[in-house]
Parts: sequence; structure tokens; C-alpha cells
Amino acid sequence: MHEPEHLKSAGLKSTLPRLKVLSLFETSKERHLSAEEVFKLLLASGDDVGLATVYRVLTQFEQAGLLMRHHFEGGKSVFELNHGVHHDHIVCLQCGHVEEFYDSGIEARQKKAAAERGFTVHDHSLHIYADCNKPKCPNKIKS
Amino acid sequence: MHEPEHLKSAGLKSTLPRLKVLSLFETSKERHLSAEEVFKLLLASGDDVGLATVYRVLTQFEQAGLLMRHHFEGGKSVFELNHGVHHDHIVCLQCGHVEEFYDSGIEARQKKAAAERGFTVHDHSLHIYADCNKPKCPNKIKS
DNA sequence: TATACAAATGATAATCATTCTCATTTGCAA
DNA sequence: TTGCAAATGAGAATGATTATCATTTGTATA
Repeated sequence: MHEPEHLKSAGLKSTLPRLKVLSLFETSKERHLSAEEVFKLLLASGDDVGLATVYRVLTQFEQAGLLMRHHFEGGKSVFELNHGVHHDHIVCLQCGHVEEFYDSGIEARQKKAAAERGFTVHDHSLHIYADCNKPKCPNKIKS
Repeated sequence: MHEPEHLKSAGLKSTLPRLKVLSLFETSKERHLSAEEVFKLLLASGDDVGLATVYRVLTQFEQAGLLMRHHFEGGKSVFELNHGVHHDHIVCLQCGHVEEFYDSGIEARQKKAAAERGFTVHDHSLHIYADCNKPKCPNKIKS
């Protein structure tokens, strides 16, 4: 159990709601969670944290570098633990399943494309939208 | 002036609001416009079209293949004329300036990455967020 | 260990982009 | 011209997210 130190070193007070949210990301089998999902999962496990707090905490964790925020299609933000290794995403349009991948060739070519145009890169996002074709894919977008 | 035919062939009635929106995209020096921007530009030029209609028309044009919709950071959708050639985007975080680029190597590697994981690709989006470093860049995000 | 106060929380109102509803208007085929 | 389905516009409704503010909680200090 090292979460409190994570929070401390991020300059955040170690409070109950923050520990619960962090712990949820560390134990959930789903790496990618939206604010609403975090809220519902906490409710379901008996820990009730206000929705406003969930949003606040997620944003703070993002700024502290503990979580990463992604804007997939569909309007809502999705968060995942920042494991320090950059990667891109393939999102299944049918079931919402997300898989990560990394291709150094793509990364290199992106940097080059930006540099050639005089830009200084801050960040980038690459999302592939597809069908996962998995047997368990319910073939229906989950809300 | 060939817009009416464009609409016809897209299966859309040639109405005043639709012609105005299409014409705006064809004449505006800014290729990438949000719904709000389209609405305000039309108002400014004396053509007043309801905001709801702007949203409807943009969505119809997207479905008809006349426009492409992009989800950049910031929550709002941005549209551009579909000139048929696929490309990715570099967005300036300071002034909102957008530049397009295309790299066949990136495209190929994306396809490969998805195929290796058993996915059938529908679409993808690659956005690089950066500073444009242009002399005219106001260094401030425009609303 | 009790206290004190800034920081954090939670309920709820507010906001922002977008979509829906429905009465009115308009393009266009007969 | 006329008729009517399709399109429009004003404003209400929605969904995600943020702001407000009174109450609660961590934690540094006495």
C-alpha cells in the first residue's frame, strides 16, 4: 500500500476520496474509465464519493501526472493510470474495448512531420477506431 | 456556382441555409470551423440561420461526405470541407491554427498495428498538439 | 492529544455543446 | 398555382463537466 506517498509526492493531501479513486484504478481490471464509471464503481463498492469530487480528483490526478486523460469519440473523457510508457489506442466501436499499442516508427515520423513545419510538439493523440472482432464482443456500444 | 448539384447528388434538398453553410466553407479562409463559428460568421454576414439548423446541416453534410468532423481537444467538434484526400492534423495550442499533413509510412504502420491485433479499422484520428512558432501567433488560445 | 484553520468535500446550481420538439415556413413536384 | 412532405427556427431538454458555497476533514501546532 503505497498510495499515500504517491499523493504526497504529487503535492496532494492524502484524503479518503482520493485514496479510493486511486485504488480503484489500481485494482480495476478495466484500465480505461470515465468519470461516470468511476463514480458508479465507487457507489457499487459502498464507498460513496460525490460526483463533483470524482471529476475534481480525476483532473488533479491528471495534472499531477498520476492519470492520463483521453478524448475518444463520444464526447466523454476517459482516464487511465499513467504507467510512464507512451502508447496509442485502438478503440472498438462496437463494445468500447480499448487496446494499447506503440510503434516507434510512427512516433519518429510524427516528430519529423511537425519539425518540418516549424512546430514544437507538446503532445499528440492517435486513435484507431475499429471492430475488435473478439468472440465476446457484444456488437453493441456499451453506455 | 455548383453547390446545388453537390447537394442534389448528396440526396439533400437545395435549401437556403444549406447553400449558405456550404458556401461559407468554400469561401472562408479558415478551413476548420466549429458549429458556433459557422453560426456567428453567418450572422455577421447578414445571413441568419438558426443555431439548431447549423448543427443539423453540419451533421447532414458530414453523413453525405461533403464535410469531415474532427474532435480536437476542448470538447467541441470542428468541420472542414472533404477534399477527398486523407490527412492528419497539427493543432497550435496557442492560437488554434491547424495545419494538415500526410505520411504514408504512418498510415501503413497503423493498418499493420491494427491488423496484428485482429481489428478491422473503420477510421482513425491523429492529432499533434504543438506551438506553431509563427510570428503572427498571438500566443493565446482563441475562444 | 486537543485545537485551529486551510484545504477538501458534497449537494446542487450553473455552464457548454449539442440534440430534440413542434409550430411555422419553404422547396418542388404535379 | 397548389399541396404537402421536408426543412427550419425558437426555445426547451439533455449529457458531460465545472462552479458555488456551506460543511467536513486532514494535519500542523500548541
